[in-house]
Amino acid sequence: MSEDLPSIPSSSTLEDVARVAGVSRATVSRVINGIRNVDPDIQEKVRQAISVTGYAPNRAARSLVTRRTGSIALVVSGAGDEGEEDPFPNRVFGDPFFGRVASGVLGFLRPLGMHPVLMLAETAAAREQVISYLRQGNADGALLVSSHAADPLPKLLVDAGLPAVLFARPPRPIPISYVDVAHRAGGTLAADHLVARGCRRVATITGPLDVPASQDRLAGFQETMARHGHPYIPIVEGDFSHDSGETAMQRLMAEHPDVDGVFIANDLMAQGALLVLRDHGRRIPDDVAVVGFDDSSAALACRPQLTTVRQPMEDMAAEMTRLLLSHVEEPERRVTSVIFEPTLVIRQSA
Amino acid sequence: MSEDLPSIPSSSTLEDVARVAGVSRATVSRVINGIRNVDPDIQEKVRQAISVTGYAPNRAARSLVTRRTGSIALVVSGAGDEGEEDPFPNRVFGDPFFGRVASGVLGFLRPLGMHPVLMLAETAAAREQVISYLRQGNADGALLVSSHAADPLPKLLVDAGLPAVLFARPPRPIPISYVDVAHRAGGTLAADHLVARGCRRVATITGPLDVPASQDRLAGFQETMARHGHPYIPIVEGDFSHDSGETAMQRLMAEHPDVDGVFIANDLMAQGALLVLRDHGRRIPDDVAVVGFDDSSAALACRPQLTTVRQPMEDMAAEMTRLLLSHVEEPERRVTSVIFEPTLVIRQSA
DNA sequence: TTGAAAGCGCTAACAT
DNA sequence: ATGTTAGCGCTTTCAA
Repeated sequence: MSEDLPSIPSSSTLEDVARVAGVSRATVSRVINGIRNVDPDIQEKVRQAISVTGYAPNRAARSLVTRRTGSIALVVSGAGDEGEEDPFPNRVFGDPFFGRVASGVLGFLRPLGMHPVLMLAETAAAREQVISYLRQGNADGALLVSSHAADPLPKLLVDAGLPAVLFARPPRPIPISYVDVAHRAGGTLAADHLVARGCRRVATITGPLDVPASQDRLAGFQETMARHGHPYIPIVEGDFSHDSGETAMQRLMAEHPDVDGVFIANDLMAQGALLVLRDHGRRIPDDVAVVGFDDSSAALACRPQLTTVRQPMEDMAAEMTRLLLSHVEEPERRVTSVIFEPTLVIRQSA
Repeated sequence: MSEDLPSIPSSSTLEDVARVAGVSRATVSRVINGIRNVDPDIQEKVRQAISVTGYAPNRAARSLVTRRTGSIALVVSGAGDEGEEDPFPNRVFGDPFFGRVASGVLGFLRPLGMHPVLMLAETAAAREQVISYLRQGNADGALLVSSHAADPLPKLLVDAGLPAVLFARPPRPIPISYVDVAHRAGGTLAADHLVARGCRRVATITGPLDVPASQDRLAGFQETMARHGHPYIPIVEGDFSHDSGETAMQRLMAEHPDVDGVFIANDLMAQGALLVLRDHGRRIPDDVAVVGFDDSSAALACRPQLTTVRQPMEDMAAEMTRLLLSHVEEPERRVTSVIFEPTLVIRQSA
């Protein structure tokens, strides 16, 4: 066994393989890149030579001539101003949201032997870094997950002519591909469920209202409640954080102590809100029914477990990746958006 | 302004810059790489030429000759067998633990203009992919965060002669650098605090006992409790998950309903345990004091907020990165381990 | 201090 | 169907 192992790993080149197989470099290259028109016998000889030499293609050399890196960036971005440059931007990854997106991206890329480069772009300097990183050919394109509405990065990417796909619809239309979920339909799902449960005094805690997703979830919810005969419902705005869920629910309890159903625009806020409801002696779902949004890991960490509107984030992330690769492949391809349907996951909270 | 912008981005080469500056490629290269022995006037001329041409060095070309990629892999690894290859390994990132590590790595790398490639290695196939990815020169080395004790990847990396650094001490000694926290000292911190609070019937929920970290936290805790006159304390083993925290605490309540203090080996389990204590009508910290471990985001999501043993994970991750880069720089450098001291963060739960 | 020239390992015309 | 050849853009001796 051990005599096949080259003592210096990763040293052999196409040239070596060609010599061992008794063919030219071009032929070896053809075999490796799966180009037809190669005699099966020779193919076999080449394969053997490859395994004998322990050959592994050199990425830099290939990349230099193909002008492709075969890798993409996964950029987690915000709108942070010049201000304080937190060297440890903990929250981004702390958010259970990110986990499912990353999983979807990795799941799609893995069979292709690709892996994303992880970048953060919370400051203007970091955004510049992303652009120049791509321009230097470190990656062929970018997947962008923005946490804030006013993120300037999408436009920067478009202006630089770099392939990119967003995880959510940008607040103002720009010519860039994206995937998203039908937020409005999600709001409808929540409203229908609360009404069907018999809730009569329903309220909602929204996400930051400058984010399209928040607006749409709210619009779908309001619209549907109105259709069910509840044109006016209490609204408290949150910011998608656990804490803001607590604060918002606190306010709701103070102003509308008689609510019997709440739609909360994401699971993390719902988790916080649940704690407050419990402190106020409300039984869930009997006194107050709660519906969240996302179906992130937070939904399972809630007690009782959260009934929630599920975004198929892994599928969305996979599709986002597929879109990006097709843009890389075919730069003239026109901008596309793909919208996924949410579903209601019923657990104990409503 | 706009006339400086080249219409085709990323197109200019060293050659172009040299022509514009009226010098040779070699000189431009020297300026870019900060090599001295270049006439200041020429340096200035070159710099101007660079900005005029909008030049950005081509990574593949540089990498081909330097035999360095200037990037590293961040590998999240487990011990998963061939079995079910979960295409969406949600949990890994869901764990608030990962967030702080990633932040530390990114924080260290960013000033260097580097960004990690994110890889998952839960299956044998995926581990092979990691090895060949590195061997192909896609990255110069690997940072390894293992979730399971029996992870075979560290040894694979060592055997392949690839630079790597682990986030935690491997269960069996292998010649590889790592960073870790003094788990034992952490257990001591927790014990001292519970005793100082006046707890007299103390128990602990441990992590999986095949993991060195779990063993050490327990050992430090037991040892210190013994020193305080409590040689025997109830022990329940968990697996670091939220759910297992609930289950373990449920069992503790059944078998030792009179406990007044619990040390729980990570925050996620503590979060679950807190819910159970609440269900059993225990007031925290008056009836039962709870100390967690990690100081992850879960500690802040607890109600009451968790008193916990803090690992300086960002610092550890930064150091891990620094170690890896020094191994890449100097392959003969000898294996090193760096151990960090934990601290007690006192909040409301104890 | 600067320039000329030789590759790094690979792919892709082009020729055979 | 296979081989020959010309670079891709950069760094790095070696000369001058």
